[in-house]
Amino acid sequence: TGALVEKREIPMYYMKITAYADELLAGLEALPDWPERVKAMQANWIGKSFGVRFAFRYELPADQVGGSTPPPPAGRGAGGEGSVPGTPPEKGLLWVFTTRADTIMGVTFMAVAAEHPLAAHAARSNPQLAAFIDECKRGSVMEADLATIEKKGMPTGIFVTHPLTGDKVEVWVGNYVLMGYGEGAVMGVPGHDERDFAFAKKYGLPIRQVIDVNGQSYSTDAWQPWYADHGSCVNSGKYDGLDYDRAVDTIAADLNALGLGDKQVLYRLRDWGISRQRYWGCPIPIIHCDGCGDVPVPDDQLPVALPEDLVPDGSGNPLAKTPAFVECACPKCGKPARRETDTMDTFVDSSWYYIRYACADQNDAMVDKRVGYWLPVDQYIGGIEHAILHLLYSRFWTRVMRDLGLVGFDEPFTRLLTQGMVLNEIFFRKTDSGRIAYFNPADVDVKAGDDGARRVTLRADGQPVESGGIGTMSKSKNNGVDPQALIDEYGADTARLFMMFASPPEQTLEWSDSGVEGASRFLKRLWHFAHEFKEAADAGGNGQDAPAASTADPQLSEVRREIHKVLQQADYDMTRHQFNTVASAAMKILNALERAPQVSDHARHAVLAEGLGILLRLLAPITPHICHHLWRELGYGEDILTAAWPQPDPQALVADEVELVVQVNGKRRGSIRVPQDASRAAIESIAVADGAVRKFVAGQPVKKVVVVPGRLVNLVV
RNA sequence: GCCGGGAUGGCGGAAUUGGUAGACGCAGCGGACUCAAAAUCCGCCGGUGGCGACACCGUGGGGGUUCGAGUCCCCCUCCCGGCACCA
Repeated sequence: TGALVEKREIPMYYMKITAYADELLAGLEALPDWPERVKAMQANWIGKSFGVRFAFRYELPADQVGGSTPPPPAGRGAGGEGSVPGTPPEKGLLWVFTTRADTIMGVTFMAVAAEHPLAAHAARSNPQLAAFIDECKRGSVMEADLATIEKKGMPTGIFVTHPLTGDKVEVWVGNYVLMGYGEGAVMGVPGHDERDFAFAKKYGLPIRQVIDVNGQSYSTDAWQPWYADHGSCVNSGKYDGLDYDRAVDTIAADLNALGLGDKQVLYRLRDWGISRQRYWGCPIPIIHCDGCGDVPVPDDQLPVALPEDLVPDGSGNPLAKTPAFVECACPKCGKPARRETDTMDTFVDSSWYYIRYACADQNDAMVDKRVGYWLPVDQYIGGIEHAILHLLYSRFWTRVMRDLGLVGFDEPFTRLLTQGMVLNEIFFRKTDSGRIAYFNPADVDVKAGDDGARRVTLRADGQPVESGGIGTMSKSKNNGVDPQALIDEYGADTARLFMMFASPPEQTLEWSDSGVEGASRFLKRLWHFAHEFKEAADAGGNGQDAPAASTADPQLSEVRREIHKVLQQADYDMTRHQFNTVASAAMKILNALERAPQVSDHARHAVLAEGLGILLRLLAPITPHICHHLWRELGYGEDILTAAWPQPDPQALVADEVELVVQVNGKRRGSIRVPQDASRAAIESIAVADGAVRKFVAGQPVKKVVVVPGRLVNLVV
């Protein structure tokens, strides 16, 4: 994996996921059975953008190059060169990336990240700037925080030369510029970028309009959203009049001719830092030797085992404080050396555990041939919170294993179902020491007090607890629900039915156990109905043959039609994983069977036997225990798992007459019954003749008639 | 802030492609059975007006497209998930 893991700066190890950015993006198209929302999130996360990478020249006068501080290391792709005192003035290139090269003539300042070499350089002779840079570096690196912080900046006193105008432009340090994206430097075009506009207003920098959109009038007083739209160049010299595409092409060509840049594709995706300063996780198998450098732990010493006798004290990485773990011999020279104490992000393990499942007993290799039989995973199910990170890392990891010849497929998960989160109320108390203690909802009583206000107390001591609102069930908030309580009281099948019936799995759900009674009631009804049916039946008569098509009783035919209609819908719902309506279909079928007319003959028996057989098979995936038992007890077969999935009988679905809703001007005004094969003209005349309808037509001429076969007639007057 | 998703009766939810809004269930109300209760069974159950027939309103808010919008388009509000060291 040497080519795939890269060590950067001092403590971080990275996976080079960016090397697969394009393939990971393109691969989404080969996943038709993944939810669109997950693919959209991944595509945006990878964030492929087309733009221009180009450079501003700068020369640093010798008097700005001072001190004995060693030059900063060049950042990734950054053009800043180290200073060498005593040589002629510094020459360097400040590289930037932009998706809006058409606005290049509107550049009025430059902004670099606090970590940028140019910032470090300027800070050496400017303590105020050094303090600002420190402040920026201390701030959060989380994107969500960066996006909401106040945009601040400070000038460096360094000027760079605009490659096309030759103008001098001052370089600022901005707390909103990310070193990890692009070049760690951006061009400031306040005329057409909202963030730059605010920055320029705040620090009194010039704002220039260089894009015109349909001749709208431009003012530097306030930002207008259209300022960021594509348009045509103005106030841009030779580029005036060019539209976005032509301006970008021309400007990129000009920069290229100057040797100062060209078009470039950039990804938002960053490499994956896997170092963690934690005890749990896989140790990174590297030994640091003063003489030999960083040496991989030899195969015969793997795996590096975590010590099992240390007690974390809550500060720092406990491994680093365990000499028995750290101190070791260099595998190359045998001299004393230090073992790496960083462990891997747990996402590393979760990226391939499912592959290892196929050959968990394989002790001589990572995987073996059995992987080819079992993988890729046909149906993966996981929470929507994994839409990006886990699922993207797994797709990356699979490709790495493929390129190493370990697996023969690109994508780990063929079909994906992402559950919505289950939410529950959070209860807590602040302890004397100021920490927060969370209490499980099962241990809390919620009652209405005498004044009607809600009173929440801990059952153990009767004292109040506070509510922290509704949130995702989590270990840290202790607001999960153990289904065991439901299982103890109602049985596992009732617990399953209740949960499947509550909502479709992809949807967010606020937990409540009200309604579990209904699930229990339904299963009892099913049980009793099945046993009554069995007792009434002649011994040994319960086949699952379809009833004779000539079911004479029209009421029985209606029952059968209802059952097959419900089955048709449930069959579709099953394919789209809408299990709550499959459960509902089972209830509808039982309702229909209970309503079946009490005519005691073979036809009735056949309809009930068929309907019950359909019901049991529909319900078996949801409540396997009771369905398996009844299937066998009623003589349908030995094992419901081997039974075929029920199919609707097209014959049963045919009705002689259909009911059509009649609308006047789109409002429901009545309904009519027409023969199943009635012509459009016949339907129209029946509809117009309907009493309720006539009232609303009230003699007005009918301008238009819309007939939706099998559904409705709409008369437009 | 950015990306993705959501909002429908007292509650969970249904309505595949625009075509009867509220299926199915919970809770509630009324009734049967019972000495009584539980269990079970039957009926009612979006809002307003009306004795009623019925009418009008109604799918987070505002606008639009359409014969017809919960569904499509534009704008807005609130809620949930993710934002790279919780995993």
